[in-house]
Amino acid sequence: MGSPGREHMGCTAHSPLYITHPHTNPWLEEAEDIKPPRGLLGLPEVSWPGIYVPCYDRLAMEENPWVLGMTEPPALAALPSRTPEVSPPAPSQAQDSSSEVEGQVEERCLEQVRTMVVGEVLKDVDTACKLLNIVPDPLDWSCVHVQKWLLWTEHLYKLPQVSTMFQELTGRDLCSMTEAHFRQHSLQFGDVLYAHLDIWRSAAAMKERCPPEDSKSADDDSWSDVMCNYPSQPIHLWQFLQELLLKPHNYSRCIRWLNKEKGIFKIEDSAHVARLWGIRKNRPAMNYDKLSRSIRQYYKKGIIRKPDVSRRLVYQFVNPV
DNA sequence: GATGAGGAAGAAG
DNA sequence: CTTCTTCCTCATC
Repeated sequence: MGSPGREHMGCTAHSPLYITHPHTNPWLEEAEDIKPPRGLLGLPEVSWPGIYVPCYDRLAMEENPWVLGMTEPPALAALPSRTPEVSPPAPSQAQDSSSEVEGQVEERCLEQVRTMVVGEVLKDVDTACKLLNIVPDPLDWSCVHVQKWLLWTEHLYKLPQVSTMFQELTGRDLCSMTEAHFRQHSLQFGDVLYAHLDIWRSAAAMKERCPPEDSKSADDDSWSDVMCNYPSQPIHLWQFLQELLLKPHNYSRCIRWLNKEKGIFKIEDSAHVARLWGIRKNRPAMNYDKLSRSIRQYYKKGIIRKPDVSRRLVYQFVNPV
């Protein structure tokens, strides 16, 4: 059978133009009725030398795989306030020394939170890099990388289409833009994009300053891994699925192991997994129907099969990791 | 309606 | 040639 519906597209579905064209970008259809986050920069910020972090609970949006694994909002909520109006008063000299101790405890506490947040930021940038197949430093992004990052940011913050407003820009172009420039491109969401880019730039700057050992997290993620991976070979679907499965912290809501030893996994949110795969492959029209067809191609190849007891959305790697 | 299986054709590398 | 992607029909849950 032919594919009569394919010729209607004005340009090839594989060209970058396709994903950025306002009338042919299926990513953007869903976003229309979604209320985007507003005034990211208007919220209290936590900042310290070397890294700027906008209020994180703002980033921890529901249904957001990348952010789901990020710093818990309470971490910042628990941050001791340093403003005089909420600090306990010090009416006597005797209390001064205890305030000093409190101050030191506070400082240590702050340092711990700082370290934790920085670690989380680096880890999450790392995860996004793998997902999008882009390098972590925005300065090194090509136009295609920029578009991928923009699509990702749209997805992350549920923004309406903004990528179309930043066409033909490289990462270096993007980094040279001020917040005002961002607002010129997108009056409503320029600040969100600017803040998000700033996180990435800060993360890249942090990484440059710190030796890899210092910021290596306890799990298998590391910046050097990412650097070694890029530019990487085109990823296979089964590899991508394994990537997601290896990060239950981030993706267990959409895909998880039922029996890791046997390689049996379940796709919990088929639309979400398909969307992630689409982002990774730059295929905005990806859906579970197509993704599952690709999975079924693996039956013959002996890479993936249905488990002995077949269940909906449950598959099994023939050779478990 | 969502999912599953698989045929067919085409794109991309 | 391989690996999807896209579209399709039919079956099953």
